[in-house]
Amino acid sequence: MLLGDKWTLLVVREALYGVTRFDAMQANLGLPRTVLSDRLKRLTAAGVLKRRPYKEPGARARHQYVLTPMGVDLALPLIALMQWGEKHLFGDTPGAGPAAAIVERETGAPLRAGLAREDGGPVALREAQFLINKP
Amino acid sequence: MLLGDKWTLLVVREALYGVTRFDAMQANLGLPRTVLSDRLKRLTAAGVLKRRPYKEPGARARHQYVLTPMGVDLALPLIALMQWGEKHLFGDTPGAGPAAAIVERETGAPLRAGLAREDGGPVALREAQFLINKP
DNA sequence: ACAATCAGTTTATATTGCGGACTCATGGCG
DNA sequence: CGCCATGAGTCCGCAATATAAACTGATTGT
Repeated sequence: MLLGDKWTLLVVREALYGVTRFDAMQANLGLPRTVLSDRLKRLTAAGVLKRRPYKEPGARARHQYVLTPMGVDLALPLIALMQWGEKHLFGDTPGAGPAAAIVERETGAPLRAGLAREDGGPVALREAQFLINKP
Repeated sequence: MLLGDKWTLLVVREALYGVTRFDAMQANLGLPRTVLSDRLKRLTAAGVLKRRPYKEPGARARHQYVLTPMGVDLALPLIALMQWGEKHLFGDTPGAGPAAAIVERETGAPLRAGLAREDGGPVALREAQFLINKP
């Protein structure tokens, strides 16, 4: 169960925000270092993150965790979850408005997660239906 | 942290599939009854589920757990997650194809989660950007 | 040479998850 | 009427995870 715990998705979110270093993630999320270490290992093993050494000039060699294409694709579920929380919880941590807005890069237009047909036509959630496969 | 554990989202998924009774959920998910009991309590307290008595004719009174509008809105993040898993994991539990397809109710056309501008125009994930609010 | 920074690991304790047995009310059946 | 089955939980003891805090170890600017 890859994503089934408190921290894993938050770690991915940090990576999406552009945070790539161990200590920065630990400081932002406030999670135990043991747990962060473990989650990064799992995510790397699963192919969501890639561990890369890099060296800024005039600093010692580090390594950073960057999202693979698979990891980048997690942005969509995450955005959907964040927008759900924005709409419905908004009392989660008091004083906190939305943590981040999603916009189109070129135009700055706000974006929302939703359903669409394959031709791109938008479809409301009420029009959708699950077809369950029972083997 | 409402959704941060292994089972909560799966319970919501069961509810979306139309499973509303305690024992059915327990049988489908195979989770300990203590944990299911706890998760249902939390979800009910949070307003995602509503606990309702009902009586089928010729059976004794039961109660069922039905999604509130807030809970129904969780379908979107869930669909996004399921489609992510379909695309990228597909070796999770071997022998298991996609658990469910999402289709438009009227036409049966397959649907996908994605991003859209407010006018409904679809936008690729690559064109999206986070705007982070730092207070 | 020294203190600082980063990226972890170690250790000890607290919390949570787990499977299995138990309870308790209700309804069907002989 | 007495008895078994079912649904919906609760109780219990053990195993697995999470947590906080301290420790290691490499590197590096001063």
